[in-house]
Amino acid sequence: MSPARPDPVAAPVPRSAHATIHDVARVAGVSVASVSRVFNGRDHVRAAMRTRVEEAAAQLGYVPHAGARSLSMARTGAIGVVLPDLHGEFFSELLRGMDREASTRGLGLLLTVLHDGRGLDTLAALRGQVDGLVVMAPQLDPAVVAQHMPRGVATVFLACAPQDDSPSLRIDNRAGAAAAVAHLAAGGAKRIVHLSGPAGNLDAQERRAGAEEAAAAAGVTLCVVEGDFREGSGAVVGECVAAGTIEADAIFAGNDMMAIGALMALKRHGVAVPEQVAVAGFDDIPLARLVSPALTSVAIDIAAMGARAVAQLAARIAAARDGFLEGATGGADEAIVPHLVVRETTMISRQGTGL
Amino acid sequence: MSPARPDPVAAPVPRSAHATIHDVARVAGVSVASVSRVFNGRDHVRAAMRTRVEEAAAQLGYVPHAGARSLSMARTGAIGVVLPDLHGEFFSELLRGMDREASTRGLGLLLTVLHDGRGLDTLAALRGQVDGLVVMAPQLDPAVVAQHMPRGVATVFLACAPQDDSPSLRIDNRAGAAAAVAHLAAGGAKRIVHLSGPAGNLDAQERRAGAEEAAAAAGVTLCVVEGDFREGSGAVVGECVAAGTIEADAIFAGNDMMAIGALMALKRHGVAVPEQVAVAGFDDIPLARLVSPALTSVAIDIAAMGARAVAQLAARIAAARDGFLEGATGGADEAIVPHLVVRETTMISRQGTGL
DNA sequence: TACAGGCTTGTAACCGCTTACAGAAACCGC
DNA sequence: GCGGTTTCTGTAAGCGGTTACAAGCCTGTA
Repeated sequence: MSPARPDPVAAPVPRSAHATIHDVARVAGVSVASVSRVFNGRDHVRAAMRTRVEEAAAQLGYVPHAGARSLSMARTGAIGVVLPDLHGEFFSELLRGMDREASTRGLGLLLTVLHDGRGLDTLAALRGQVDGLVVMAPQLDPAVVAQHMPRGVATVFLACAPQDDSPSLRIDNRAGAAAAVAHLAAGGAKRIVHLSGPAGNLDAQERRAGAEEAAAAAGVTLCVVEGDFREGSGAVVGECVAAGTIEADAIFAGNDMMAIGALMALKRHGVAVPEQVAVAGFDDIPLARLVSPALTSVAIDIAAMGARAVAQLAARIAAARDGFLEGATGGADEAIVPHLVVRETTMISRQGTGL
Repeated sequence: MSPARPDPVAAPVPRSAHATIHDVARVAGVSVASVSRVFNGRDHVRAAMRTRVEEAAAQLGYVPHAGARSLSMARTGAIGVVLPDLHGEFFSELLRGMDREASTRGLGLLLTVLHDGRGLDTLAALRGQVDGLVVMAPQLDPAVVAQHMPRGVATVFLACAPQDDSPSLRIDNRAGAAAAVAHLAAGGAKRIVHLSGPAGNLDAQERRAGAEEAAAAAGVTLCVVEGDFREGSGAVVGECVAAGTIEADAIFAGNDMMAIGALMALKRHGVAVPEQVAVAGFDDIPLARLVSPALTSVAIDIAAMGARAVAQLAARIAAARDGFLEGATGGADEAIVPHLVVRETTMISRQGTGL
């Protein structure tokens, strides 16, 4: 024998980068197929081999390469989340909910933000990088969005106009608005002014319709003023009500910022809330409970909505994988039903007036 | 000639799934290499071929497969963002900033949330799915984190204890807290209570240290109470101060949510802010200027911090690609210096008492 | 007309992993 | 000791791209 025996398997200097499955196979003295089997469980592998491979892998610090794996398995383990340029808590709550659901399924979230429609062209490039897509693009024309979508990638739409071949998840704005108006009416309001959002906005339209239905059902007067979802337009209506230009004993605003604008204006003019005029909003933003008097609002469980979207997408991905794909498994649209959170601005003590 | 000429290239029913580069090559009657060249620009390609390929691609609705591409190019175009289970605006602002920077560089953000340390093991699995990592894990032991990191993946740490071989980006909590306490003292406060974050949290520790230094320097009393960074613990301290259990003329909270909790409790009990008790927070969340009285706070440009982290990571990735890798290009640590935003909760009119 | 040399284009070898298939080994009862 | 199973294990062909290399096509010039 030669004095200095060279290792049969020449010490395979693990490149400072990363060991591959071949390195592990070589060190363990087995084939790559076996290494793969050990790492993926499932198949029949003898215990001796398993430990050999595991030791080699540990020694080399081997971690499978996710990209390569996803290429051969046609599964990435990630879902794309496409959102408008959102600020604040809505955004974080939505992502929190999505993550909650995704992480239990071992999925990652790949974020794509649409800045004013730019970024749409990056959508198609997501093919091969995600298993599916949750798309929220309320401000965009659904047709345009659909056109930019990579085909054959499962998709769920969030708070968008209904799509043809993909399920969508909506907020039941109608029910929420109806609940708010019914509550105001039950508290004794007779003349409600509804400060709506911009006419072109889908949410605004639905909230208005819900308010009108509930008002009719309760037999109270509802007058609609169009606002812009911002504090300023609430202030204007608040001024009018305070001045008597608009005669009303309750204001239902299409969102909380407008409600707060109105509330502040009423306070400035010495109008008692809720005794003289009750106020309610929509969204239940965190600020709603911090203003004083605290604002009654229609709350949406945003995190739950995000979670639901991911769950639905996961189901769709699974279905596609099992061959139920090609066409209309589609229409399983769902609506999230919001609930009313009653606070000081509608806690009326003038009993006996209402129902 | 035969009456019904069969297309030389038999109509290649494009599988409803997705066309590959081979399909395009076949339809265009060229090789895959040429298709690849057309799609990646760069190389010399004759105009005629370019249009042929482009037409075929359009006809088939071909989009390159990101996974396959990243495998052969060793570049994924995504960076992993590892964050603790965050709530609220901090989270969304941070992501907004990261996205701003990432999208200009054509990078995607792959989100991974660490729920109490679970999820750490998924980190290594990110190899091959991302080009680099931004890690924020202030509540975790740096050594443990390092152990779970995939080797050879560029990393930047955010608001963590300094790491050996990766640059980190910190908030200068000490300076920020010191500024707040100095301001309170200058306004006449003599007995300040500092409501700190959880003891295990690095940010909380540093803020506390800064507060103590400044208090000592200004010669005022500082009493520390441990909170949990949430509104509730602020409320508790607010109650105590209102009840006189804790004697104090100023509260400096380790973050804004606790400060707001305290503020609301004080208001409920009729304690005048800032006349009787001044209040200051940390973070300057958007809510801070909307509560009344508006909250004085230490502001961090969170979005900028996120953007900076991504920029730094991008630089590191580029360096690694160019071969400057292997070891200590590391230590380029940076600290973000926050600034004090003075609002109503510390605008004290009892002149003459203080400095 | 022949030939050097620059553009284009095609062939085929990867990137790192999974997996169908077939061959080897181990086990069984006779 | 032997054929028939059953249980491992290895070989090699993809997954869908990129790209080094070589071959083919032009062109201009001698």
